[in-house]
Amino acid sequence: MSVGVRKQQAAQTGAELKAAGVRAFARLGYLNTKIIDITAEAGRAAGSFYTHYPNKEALLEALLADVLAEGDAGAASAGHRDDFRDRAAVRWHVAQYWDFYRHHRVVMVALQQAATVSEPFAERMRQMIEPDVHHIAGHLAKLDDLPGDPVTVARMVTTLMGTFIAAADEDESAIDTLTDFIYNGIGGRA
Amino acid sequence: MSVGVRKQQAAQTGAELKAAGVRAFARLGYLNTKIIDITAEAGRAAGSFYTHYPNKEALLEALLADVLAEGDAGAASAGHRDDFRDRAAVRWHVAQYWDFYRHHRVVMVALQQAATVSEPFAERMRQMIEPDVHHIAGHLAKLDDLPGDPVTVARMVTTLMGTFIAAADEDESAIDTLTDFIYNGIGGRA
DNA sequence: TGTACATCAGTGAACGCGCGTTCACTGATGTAC
DNA sequence: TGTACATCAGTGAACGCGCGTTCACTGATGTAC
Repeated sequence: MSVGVRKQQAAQTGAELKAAGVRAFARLGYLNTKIIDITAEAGRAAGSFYTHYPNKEALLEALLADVLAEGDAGAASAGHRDDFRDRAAVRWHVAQYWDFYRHHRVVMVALQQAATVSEPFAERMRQMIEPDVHHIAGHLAKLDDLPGDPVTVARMVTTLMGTFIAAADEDESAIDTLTDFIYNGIGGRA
Repeated sequence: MSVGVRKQQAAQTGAELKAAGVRAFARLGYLNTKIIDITAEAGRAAGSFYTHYPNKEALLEALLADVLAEGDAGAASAGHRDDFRDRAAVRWHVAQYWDFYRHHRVVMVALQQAATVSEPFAERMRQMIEPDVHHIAGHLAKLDDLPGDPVTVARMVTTLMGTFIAAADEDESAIDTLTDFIYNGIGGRA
């Protein structure tokens, strides 16, 4: 076994297909992307795809696994304040979301598209968002002047962050606008 | 010409196909709905569809036209207050949105799905939302303590209303939670 | 009011395109001795 | 170190399914005289 050149190259092709998938999704949208779009983008033959993934959904799953793995790595990052009466604590959470969505934008949008068409992916998406909702709800529960039930408000906050960030362009000043809006919205400025 | 029974029946079948389309979209989602799903729902043969619409997109356009026609009818409805320092004015706008989305939920969601896959529909959707954004921005511009540029904040408000209402269930108490969140968010509680 | 012909909504089987997926083949890597 | 055989990633043409769309046909409505 001479270092396993074969396995190595196969793994690399698999990774190249993932990268090509991301580029194709970015260009055409997940739902409009055909298998040949991905293989062409990777400079490979159509049939090659199936050596690595049984179908397009599996490629998206693989990309999602990468995203989550990376997310876990940075999860315990410093700076986490949990008193939402402190604007800085709110801003920190908004910025986290912002960075995550910016970084994984294409895969997140692809997941959203897959979810509109496939119940399993819709379920997958809910499972990804739910922990965040409850994390935020936990912080909110400590506030006095909340406009409603903590979980409902948390859902509003994550919804707002998710869709607004997806639609916004690179302009980072939106982080502060979002922060202020949310900070006021949850009654921080009492 | 004996009252034009033929034209009348044709028009009715066209309308029945629209209604069947809405039911099919609600059940399967717009993107997953096939032409036969619609004709079967209407109790008609597959080929019949093409007597009335050239394709599924045209049916959605027709449904959209109905929605907009109805919307224009109720547009000048009473109760419109435009001073957003007044919570009631904000609540009125939220309730308007709520009613509109509730009433046309299926078509709105279908449009959203169509937009993820087709640039023309994406453009159509932007055109539908843009007047609302500027309407809201106009009200916001009169406030002092806005968290950012009026149009940006207006976009946040409409985004939040649109996606949150689409996801929420029938529970109307969400109107007040949304209202409070937005009212605080835009700095109303100064 | 009646007859003969024209038009048209609706039918459902058939057609054909697009694309996902398979498969026989190739050439390179791995293994056995 | 060399030879013979096995395995496997990758190729690209071919296959076949699903579904949108067409079309010859039917029966009912409309028109002309």
